[in-house]
Amino acid sequence: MTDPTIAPSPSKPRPTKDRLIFAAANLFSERGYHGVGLAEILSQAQAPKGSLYHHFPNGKPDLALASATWASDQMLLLIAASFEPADSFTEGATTLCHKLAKLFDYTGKWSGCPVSSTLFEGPDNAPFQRHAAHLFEGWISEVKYHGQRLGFTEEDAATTAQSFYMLLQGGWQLARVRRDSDVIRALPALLKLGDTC
Amino acid sequence: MTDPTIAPSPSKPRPTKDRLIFAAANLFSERGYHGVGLAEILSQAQAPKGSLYHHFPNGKPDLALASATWASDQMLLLIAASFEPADSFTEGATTLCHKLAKLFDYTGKWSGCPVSSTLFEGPDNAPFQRHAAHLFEGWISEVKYHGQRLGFTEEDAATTAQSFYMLLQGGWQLARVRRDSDVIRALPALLKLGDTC
Amino acid sequence: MTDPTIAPSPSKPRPTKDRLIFAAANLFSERGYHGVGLAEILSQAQAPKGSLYHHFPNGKPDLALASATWASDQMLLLIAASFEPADSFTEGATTLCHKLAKLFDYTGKWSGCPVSSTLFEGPDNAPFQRHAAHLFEGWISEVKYHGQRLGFTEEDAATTAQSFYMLLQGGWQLARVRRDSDVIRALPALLKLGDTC
Amino acid sequence: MTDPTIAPSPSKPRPTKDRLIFAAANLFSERGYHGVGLAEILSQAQAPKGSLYHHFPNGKPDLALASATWASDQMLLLIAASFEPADSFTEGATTLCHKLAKLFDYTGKWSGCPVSSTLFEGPDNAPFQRHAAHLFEGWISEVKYHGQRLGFTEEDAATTAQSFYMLLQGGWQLARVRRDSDVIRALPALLKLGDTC
DNA sequence: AATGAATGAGTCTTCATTCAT
DNA sequence: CATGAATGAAGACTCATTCAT
Repeated sequence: MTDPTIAPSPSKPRPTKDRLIFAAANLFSERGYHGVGLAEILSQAQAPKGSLYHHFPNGKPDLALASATWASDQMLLLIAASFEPADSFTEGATTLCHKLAKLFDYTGKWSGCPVSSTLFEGPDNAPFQRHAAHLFEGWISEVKYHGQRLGFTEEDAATTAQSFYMLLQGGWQLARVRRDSDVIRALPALLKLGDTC
Repeated sequence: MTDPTIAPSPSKPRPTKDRLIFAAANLFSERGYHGVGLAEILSQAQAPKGSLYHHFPNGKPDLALASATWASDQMLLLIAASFEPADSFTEGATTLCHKLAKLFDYTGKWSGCPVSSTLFEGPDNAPFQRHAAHLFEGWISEVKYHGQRLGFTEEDAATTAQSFYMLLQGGWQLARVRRDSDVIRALPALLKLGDTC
Repeated sequence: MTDPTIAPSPSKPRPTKDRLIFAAANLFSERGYHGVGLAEILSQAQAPKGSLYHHFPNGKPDLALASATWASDQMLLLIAASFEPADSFTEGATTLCHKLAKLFDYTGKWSGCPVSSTLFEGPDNAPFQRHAAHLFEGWISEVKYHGQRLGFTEEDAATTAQSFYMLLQGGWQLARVRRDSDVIRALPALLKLGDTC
Repeated sequence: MTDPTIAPSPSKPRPTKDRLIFAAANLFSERGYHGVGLAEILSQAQAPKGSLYHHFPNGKPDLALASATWASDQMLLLIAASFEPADSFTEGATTLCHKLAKLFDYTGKWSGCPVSSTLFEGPDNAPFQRHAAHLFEGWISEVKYHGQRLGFTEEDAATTAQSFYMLLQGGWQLARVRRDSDVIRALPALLKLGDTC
């Protein structure tokens, strides 16, 4: 999951803070909050040892929150990019799933959902769990917004968005465990949609 | 998730190995493989430090594998107990979801899926991922078996079982993040079932 | 350094105690007293875990003393076998060095002197050091005995035996570090011998 | 074996790294690589636990390599200090042996050769053995250099240096086991020297 | 005479963090 | 703003030994 929003340019290399967030997001997705040490993040980000506490005064938890937020924003962009050009909810969902599946195939990494990998097992449970909830509700309401835009009633849109979210999370996990991206491509067919969309 | 298969009796207390597995399964479910230290498992199991390597020569990974297997078996029992007395797939699924939801309400713990929490972020990736795949396929095929028994064709049973599995995993995660067991109770209604069941 | 004194026969396999001594002597020679764990000795000797304290009630130190003694006896046999058929001290010394060098070439193991490897770094210094002294004096006096038998005065024999012993130990160590058995073969030429022998 | 090269001054105390090397060299010499725990080294060096891996990222093996190198350098200084003012090889060798013998008498410690004690039984055999070989060849060539300077042909110098080295190692070991420094003082008389030196 | 389960002190190492510069 | 040396608590794991059988 590269970052299209921050364009690296020869004259102005991506700043240290962004490199830290990017490295942390990738590593936490693969092995979870406690599975990755700061040393590894620092080395992958090519950041000097002491610089972490400059950008993230509270240390690892701060970095985890920031990297989960960044990864969540990437997902929101992906959702928007998939549903905006679509003429029906099914089409949007299908595009999203195919993009996601391709990501697995290209990177070959089979990382987990960056938000849950990062925040579900953090040390200070309450703030992490609240932040994860906030981010996930953002995903669901983004999907719901497109559902309404594409003709669902608010209630149908809410139900469908949440249902799609759960299938996506469960499917992501099953794809990961099977190393098979087709699981994700098959998700839209499982949605129980009304006749209109 | 208590253990109905091993009945503690005054004359024969639960042996050390079982106490280790039980404690590990609970702690890993809550905070993940890397989030729990052996010291905590040992103290919760009231087991002496050195005894772990007697029962699990390969240490923490061995214990994680055993505890995930045990927790998976508990889930298989729960699936069987829910579907066996049922007259339709929907009824079985509903019972299962209600039992699961009650578990969250009673324990108040909001643990994650014991298998994914334990095995997804383990150190030795390949064996852990393979074992998780094996256990999850067991869940799916158990549900599929009941689907066929209750009238589905094999193909429909397979699709429905996998779909139900994904909704369950995604729903479990959403319930956890929202601290709301109703998310799970609402799952059966989201299944796209044929008319016959 | 196999054991010619204990002939293994199909009907009567080498007893556990001997297997333990043999395995310990080999392993201690290679990596020293503290460098080898009982688990490895037990497994190499194919001896059950608890049997060690039957044969060696004081545990590892007992086993170390026994294995050093056994290895020292092997060396005494080698000295005798080399000097007894010899017509001069030089001839005996040359035979001994060649046999020793061949041992390195055949086994390919480059172990250290079994006595010093085992006893110099033991835990309870005094008894270990005294035992090592006792064993080494045995080597020296065996060589001295053959020196006198082959024509040296007692004084010359004593000096030559001790000198040969030191060259042997120093040469063994240099051969080990260079992985070159010729160092040992060259030792006899370095002895400062009187004209008569 | 104190360190004459690093003069402790009130304004600038010997840095942590040097204290670690010094403590490790002493302890390894006495009880071997595996016979000394890091805890003891740390406490003797008055260094905090975590600082070891700051100075020696590879931990105990790194420290062992560094301490053996330092101890070897001390020996090279001792060789130079003994042979440089000498008018003959015998005189240099005698001075060296007497200095060494005094060291045993003064310290009362009967340590082993710091290089072989430290490196012969290390865990990662190959690098340790290669480093020991490198250090020992340094000793031998230093002696050989003085041999040539004092009139030996290159060949005689090489033979004598190696012979002296082996007597020194063997004598060191015998002195240690007998607790008798006179063994070392007697070494020069055992050298088989040509008439010229 | 022989065994293997059980033990807790000890091993080396990595951790996230703080500090002086 | 930025750095890398320094820290001690905690990490997983191995050790030689004891004990009941």
